[in-house]
Amino acid sequence: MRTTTSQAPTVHRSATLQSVAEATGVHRSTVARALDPGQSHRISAEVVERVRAEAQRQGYRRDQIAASLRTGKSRLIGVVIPDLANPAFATMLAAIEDRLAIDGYSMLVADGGGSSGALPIVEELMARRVDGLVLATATRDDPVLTACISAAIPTVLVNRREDALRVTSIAANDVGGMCLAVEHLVSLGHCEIAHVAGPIDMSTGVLRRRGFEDAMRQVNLDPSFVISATEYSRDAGRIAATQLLGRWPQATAIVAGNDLLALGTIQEIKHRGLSCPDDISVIGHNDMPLLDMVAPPLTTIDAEFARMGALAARALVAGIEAARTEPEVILTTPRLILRESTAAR
Amino acid sequence: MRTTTSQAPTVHRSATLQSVAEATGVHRSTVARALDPGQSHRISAEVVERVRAEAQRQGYRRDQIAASLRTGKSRLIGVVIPDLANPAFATMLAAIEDRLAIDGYSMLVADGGGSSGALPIVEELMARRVDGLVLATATRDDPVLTACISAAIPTVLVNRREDALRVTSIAANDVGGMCLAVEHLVSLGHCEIAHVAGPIDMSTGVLRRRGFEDAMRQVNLDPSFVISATEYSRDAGRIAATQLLGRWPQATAIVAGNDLLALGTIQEIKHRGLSCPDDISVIGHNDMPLLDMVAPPLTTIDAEFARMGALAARALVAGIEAARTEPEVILTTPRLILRESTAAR
DNA sequence: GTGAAAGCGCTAACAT
DNA sequence: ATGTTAGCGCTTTCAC
Repeated sequence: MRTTTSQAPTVHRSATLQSVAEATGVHRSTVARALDPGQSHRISAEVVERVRAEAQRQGYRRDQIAASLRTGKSRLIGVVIPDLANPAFATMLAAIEDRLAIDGYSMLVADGGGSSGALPIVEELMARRVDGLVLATATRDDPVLTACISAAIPTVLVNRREDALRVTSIAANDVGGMCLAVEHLVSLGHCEIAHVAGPIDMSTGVLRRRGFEDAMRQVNLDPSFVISATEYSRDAGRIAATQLLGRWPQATAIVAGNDLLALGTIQEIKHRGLSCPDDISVIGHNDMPLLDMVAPPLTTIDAEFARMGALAARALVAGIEAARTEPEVILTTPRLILRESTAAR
Repeated sequence: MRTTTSQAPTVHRSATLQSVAEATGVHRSTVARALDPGQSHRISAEVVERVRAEAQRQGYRRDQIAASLRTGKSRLIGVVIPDLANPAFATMLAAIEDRLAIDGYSMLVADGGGSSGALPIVEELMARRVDGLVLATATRDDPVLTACISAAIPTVLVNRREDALRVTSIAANDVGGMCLAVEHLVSLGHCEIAHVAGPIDMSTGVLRRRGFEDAMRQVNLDPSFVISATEYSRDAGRIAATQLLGRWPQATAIVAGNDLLALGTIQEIKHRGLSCPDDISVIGHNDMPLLDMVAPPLTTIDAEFARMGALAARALVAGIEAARTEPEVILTTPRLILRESTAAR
């Protein structure tokens, strides 16, 4: 507490344009103009100065809610993530936030992984009049996307493709990534290569599976050793690996639909008294944090989640601020991250 | 514009109370009441039904921005996280979101780790008229907290204590956690125990350091083998460990200020051709995801980030909705998670 | 260069 | 049981 005569901002019942105007002896709209960098040049320097001083003294901050109501722009972006607790998405979220902040947007974050689906969540975001939406929920439930489109709200998809091209989507080149994985294993001498795929109701799950099958055919290998996990998690990976190893004990290499599935697969391999990579090579997808320190350090495909997040934010803001933008599919180029979970046959 | 009689929602220029009222032939306020479950009983069932049908037909959704302006409540909570990309905070964020959603609040997420400090971020959140603030930024920069208090906005601190008790804070019992760590190492026969502490400008950094020193004194061991890292990261952990091992090569055990520091420490140990835990035991703090699969699986103190997040959200909402709540310090009870990075001397 | 006035869509106190 | 009215704090068009 200061007892001096100073000008500590008085923030009691918050300051408004009106309160600043009264204290300065000018009209509210004059205050608004004086405080707006884009308009203050139309106001006499002397008034601008007095207004600024008084605004500062009162601790005035423009009420974004009132401004939004008036202008119809909230400068708010809704971001729906399939699993907030997943470190890979944390990376993406950080990148989205970073980029949005640069453009002066704030981020309303919701977890779309709940039981009731993403639709109620998106509706809540719409009620809040978000200017745009980033959907990273990979489940291919079109009602959500349809709702966004019919409400005419700018939307981009991340980590998921929308080939109908109704909205722009940012994703890793899943097919290319699986090629990389298969080629790597083939170069190591593997022939019996299996796939623990992601859930079939997710865009990434089916795309990577297809990529795996294509890549296998291209090198004249049998692409049919595939089990789909029920969700992207270590447990689901372990369960899928159990089935897979039961059915095809001859497999010498497994490419997993994502890193968590790969980790679960490795657990199951160890559990059977086998070794990764000595008995079975495993390769993941996404390059989530900490993979370089797990045992064995996981060879994986870098899906560039951070970059995807930044690209998504950029594309979305562009779509909001431009009158019209054509939807497009932006694919990031996956890279093989070579670590120690894969070995020569 | 539709000329047919059908009822596909027309979401052209979005529906308002007014538009529904006109189509129904009643007054806006009647529509408002009919649509509010808490008031619809005051309206004749017949009107309620007609209004509901028309609202549905138009795809009406209450404009939360307009409602906020009118009521002064935004049902928005600002959440400031020190490092969004950190998996431990992802866990916490998920828990906060989960709890807030139950109470009907949405979450505005910002990363407070930027160079300019958290103050501008919090000011932006205030301009958006958030109903409350969760601050997980552990840096002890009081200007932020002072701003929150003088703006009279309900605030809770997570993973950080505020002993002045101006606001409620939720944190792990850092001192207790360090006791657990030290006791565990002592029971394993270690005497030369060192500490890679967190940054000195963070509440957790100094608290855990103090906890370490207290615990060491309690068992009559020398508490002075301490190096503070410059930030919570693997790199900083590795650098601190380098110094520490240079100065006190006799150390047989290291307790780290958090898991990332522990991981960095282990890297440095390996780099020197030593083994963890055979030569040096290491223990972390927080129990972030994936620690059970790193090499060696990291023994750590579970700080219950998810629980802290849920508690914080609950306390905040209580503070918003109750007329008055006394600030308190809620401490979670840390547990030792025994894995394989610690071994008998 | 500044003022006046009209809302944005909603809620709530006050009628009837 | 329903209608009227008065704003919330801001932006913006139109005057002077």
